[in-house]
Amino acid sequence: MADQLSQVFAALADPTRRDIVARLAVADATVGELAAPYDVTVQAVSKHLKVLEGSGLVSRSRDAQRRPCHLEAEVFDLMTKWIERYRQEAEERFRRLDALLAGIEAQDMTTEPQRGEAS
Amino acid sequence: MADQLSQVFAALADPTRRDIVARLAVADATVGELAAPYDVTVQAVSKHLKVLEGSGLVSRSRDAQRRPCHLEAEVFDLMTKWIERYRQEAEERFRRLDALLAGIEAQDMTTEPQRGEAS
DNA sequence: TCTCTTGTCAACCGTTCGGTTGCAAACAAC
DNA sequence: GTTGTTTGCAACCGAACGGTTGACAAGAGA
Repeated sequence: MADQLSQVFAALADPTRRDIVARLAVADATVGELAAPYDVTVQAVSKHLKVLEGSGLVSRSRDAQRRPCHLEAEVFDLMTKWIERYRQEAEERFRRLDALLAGIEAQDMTTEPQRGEAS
Repeated sequence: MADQLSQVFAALADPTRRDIVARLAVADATVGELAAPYDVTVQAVSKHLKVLEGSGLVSRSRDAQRRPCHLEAEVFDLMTKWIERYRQEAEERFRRLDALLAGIEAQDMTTEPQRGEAS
């Protein structure tokens, strides 16, 4: 089985599953309730829920023959942590590049005439 | 073609592609450089890069026959915005539920003896 | 020129994915 | 009991995915 990060990203790569997550953020719901708005079979939605459950984004309890679905929002942290790490790394690098360019520009101004101007 | 959000999530659902993004956060690189650490063909990595490019996460320039890859970190915002929205919604709902339960508990304490204690 | 490097494109292969249908289990309600 | 509702499971189908091989284009350099 794939690592959880891969599973969470894969789970959210499908618009129907993102919509399910969006609705579960508002309130818990059963499979049938979740399936109602879409024009696919309940079984298809059940499969989507299994994917979401496998990723840890959704948990399910038991109420007679009903299986209420609940959003587990903590899993979001997994993604945001990964994203933030590399966003910061990229931004840090961008800042360094910026400083480097500023340095070169400053050096150019002292050692040679600017390009594109009267030469 | 799928919406960009789906494409970005799908792109990051693959460990190899996440690793490529991680390395591009440190420095731009060519296809060959990116492919070197993995034991897959250069063609496979080229395909991964096409997926990343399609999602907007990576852009490519031209240097003779080389194609340097550059990380476009702004696309991360798309994801974090989506995630934050529903995380907040879920947390808000959790707070309301918490308040509701606290209210019920307070009411119980004034109207009937606590369960599990001396009856 | 001829050669080597870098990268893409096209075709193919096996697996996974999102959907379907059909069937059965579990349970409520009559 | 029987009936109806909710859900899960297995099999199947077509499309997409991740990988391969092979051929080819574009440049650098002898």
